[in-house]
Amino acid sequence: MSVTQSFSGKRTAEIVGITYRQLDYWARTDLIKPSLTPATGSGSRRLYSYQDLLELKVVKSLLDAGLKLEAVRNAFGYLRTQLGEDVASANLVINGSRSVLARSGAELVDILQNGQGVLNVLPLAGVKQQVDAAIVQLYPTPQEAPEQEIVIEPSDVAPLRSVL
Amino acid sequence: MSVTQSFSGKRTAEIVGITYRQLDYWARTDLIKPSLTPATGSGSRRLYSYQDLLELKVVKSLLDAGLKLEAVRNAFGYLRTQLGEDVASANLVINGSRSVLARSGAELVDILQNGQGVLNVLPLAGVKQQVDAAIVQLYPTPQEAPEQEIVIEPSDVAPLRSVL
DNA sequence: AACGTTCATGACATGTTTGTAATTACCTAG
DNA sequence: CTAGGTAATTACAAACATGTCATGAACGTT
Repeated sequence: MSVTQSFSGKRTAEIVGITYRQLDYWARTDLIKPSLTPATGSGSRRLYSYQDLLELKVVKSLLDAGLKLEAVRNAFGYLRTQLGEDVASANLVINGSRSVLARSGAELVDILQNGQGVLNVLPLAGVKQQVDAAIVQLYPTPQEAPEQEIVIEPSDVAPLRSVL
Repeated sequence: MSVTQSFSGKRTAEIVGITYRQLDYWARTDLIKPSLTPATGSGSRRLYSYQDLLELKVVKSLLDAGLKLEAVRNAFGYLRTQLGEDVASANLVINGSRSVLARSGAELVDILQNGQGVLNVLPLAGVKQQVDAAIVQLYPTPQEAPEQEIVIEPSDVAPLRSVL
């Protein structure tokens, strides 16, 4: 019944491409906590969901782009309030402290022209793609395959389930 | 003959909207040094050009957007290698460590779709606009007016001279 | 030429994010 | 049930960007 794949802290870090220390720090400071199993004291183990991986990868991407962790925090706080939408191949657009999802290029250009200052744009499609690729490469079909959803749709617009 | 307006360190900081400490730090660490008169020891005075103001404002904008100073440094290093173009109402696009200038919305969308990860977009038109506004507001026509180029073209696409 | 103001500089303090290393708890195998 | 390995915790260190403060040099004015 548990369709959800679970990932340990270490694996999560490897898949997402961050250090364990970062994963740990982010969990402690409430940026992204493991949604399956939180840490319960020394020696306990965190368990991350596939969803978590995607979010973490978004964070990682933003960091790579030179964003300050604080800015990422703001973006996520704001973004979490509008989850649940259909985010197919949407683009995450961060305008200072606000975040929006732009679905088409047109919408994006529109946002750009009306917005003041800098806009940070992240195509979400690529995020899923990268996470999936990392999973199969690092952990090729664990021990369960016929039921899981670890399959990757190469380049086409794979719809991210419940957002993000 | 000197058509170029000059700005002291303090004024520069005020106009651009940064602290003097930042201006100082950036100058010392070679991010943006005063192109008119560099510091020559204690008691000397830095003199910034209008060009400098624009660049500084770009930095400020990027910082406000949550970019790390290091990322800004990269962007500028790369950007400086392609100055001298016609940058009318272009958009500065930072793709990780690379920077490009997108002239139209179409070009922008194109860059977006081909680029991996996050893109940081900054419409340059707004930058000039803001700097000019700050100048007139803080220092309404110093004591020389008939010759200087402190005039502002309100909202239209004012072409930034030699880029940026 | 003296003086007060301005400004570059240097020393120091701070917060944030991460690395490293040591410690401790959990889990599975024997 | 015990041993070992793995992973989470904790404590410490370090880098970066900036604020604060004190110092002294240069500028402009009288």
